[in-house]
Amino acid sequence: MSEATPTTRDGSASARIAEAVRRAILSGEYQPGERIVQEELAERHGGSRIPVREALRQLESEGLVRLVANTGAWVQSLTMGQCSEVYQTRERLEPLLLRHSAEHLTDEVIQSLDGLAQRMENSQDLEEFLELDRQFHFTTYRAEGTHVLRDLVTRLWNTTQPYRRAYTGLVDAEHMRIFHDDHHMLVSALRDGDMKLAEQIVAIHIRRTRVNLERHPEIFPHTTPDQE
Amino acid sequence: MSEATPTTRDGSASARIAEAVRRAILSGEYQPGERIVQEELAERHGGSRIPVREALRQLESEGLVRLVANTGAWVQSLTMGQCSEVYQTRERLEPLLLRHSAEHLTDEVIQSLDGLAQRMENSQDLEEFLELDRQFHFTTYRAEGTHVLRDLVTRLWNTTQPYRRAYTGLVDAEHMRIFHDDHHMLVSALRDGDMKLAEQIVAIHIRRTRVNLERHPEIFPHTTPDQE
DNA sequence: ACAGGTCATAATGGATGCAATCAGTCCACT
DNA sequence: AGTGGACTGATTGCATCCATTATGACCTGT
Repeated sequence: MSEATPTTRDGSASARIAEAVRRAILSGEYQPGERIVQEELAERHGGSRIPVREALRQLESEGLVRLVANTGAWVQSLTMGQCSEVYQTRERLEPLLLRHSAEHLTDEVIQSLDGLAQRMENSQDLEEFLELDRQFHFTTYRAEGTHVLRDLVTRLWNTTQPYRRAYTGLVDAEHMRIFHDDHHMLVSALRDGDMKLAEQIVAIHIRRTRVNLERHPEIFPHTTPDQE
Repeated sequence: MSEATPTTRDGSASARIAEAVRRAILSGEYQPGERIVQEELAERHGGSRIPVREALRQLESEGLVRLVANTGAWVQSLTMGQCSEVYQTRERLEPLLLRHSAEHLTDEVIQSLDGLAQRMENSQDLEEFLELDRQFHFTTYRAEGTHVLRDLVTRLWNTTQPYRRAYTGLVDAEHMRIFHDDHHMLVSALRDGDMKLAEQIVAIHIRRTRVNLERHPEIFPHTTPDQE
């Protein structure tokens, strides 16, 4: 947005554009199903369409964008089934990632987790809430040297972010209470060094969210039957 | 062999080139750490560098290629730790994928699994063996409508293929016997409809392979310490 | 009025050409 | 002889231009 500087200096333009579009999708600025026009992006970033196209290819591989040859690009939209699949995948992977992170969860880190959980309870803004939630969980995923798994989990979060946003907007007080309790229980388990319990809590937390999501099919527009 | 590609269905040049390079990496024609020159690829496919660059971006996102700005592209090489990580991920995901595939595993499919397992035991050629192994497992991953998880697993297989090749080349007769037994046990469990057991077998099968891989650090050259 | 077909517009896909950057080599200097 | 720096060849990054394709409007015919 404020990146109007036409510097050819730092990293490549395609990387910058990919980053910008990714952020726009995650922030809700672009919504699932929305058309992405190459030239518009090129103009916005002060370049030609070449780096834009490379960025879109990359985002397609990340699952954030859908490309159709000779036709165009759209922000990827998921069916409820696909979204559920991602959550089932997360349910299996994030406990594993948490386990690998165990040794890096110092008292200091756990302290900041406590702070994040508190701020979430006080948060009134949807976007802030989503950001805090993400920060909270990824703070527990500190595994160093293991980039593969964390990058994978990051992508899974990214592709489902629009639906997490939509769902969070209409969750009731009771479920929100449970949501926060999960977080506090997770912090307690980590503080006690009970990783076995911590893994279970994460898995249940993700599963609970998935089940709740599946109760809101209205979040997933069934407009595009052919989704590849 | 035609089922192993997660690419889009369009026939654009960049998709074709990505497919070709992917296949070259999986077949061992390109080896980890090997330099990839854009112009060479462009010439080989009778085009310009533009689609080549898009293909490389895509392959980078898939974890098969490593790009460095203004410098070049290399076939991605993994450390033993990263490879192990992928196997741990597979150990969690493939049982889940298998479970989702249960309803599609008809008698006919199980019959073909039996055939594949047999052909593997008789196979003397390394490349054929690898291909049959891949076909065997992906034949069990028939989940329809669930493309997310299967594509993910496909990518995990792809990124570790070179090391699977290197390892398979120096496995002894005893381990090979166990390897085949796993396959036969899996077919039996599927034939009995005992999905719980089948999931366990797959998990153990993957774990066993990982542990064996970790006994062969010589497969992983430690030449590139800075791996992003 | 509706169905079918034709054409114009717009957006994408790709080729060529030029500027920027990196790697290796050679040379000067200590 | 070893070290540091400039130069050159090679390669990547990007912009401009042209070809191709899809989409939607318009028109014609029934």
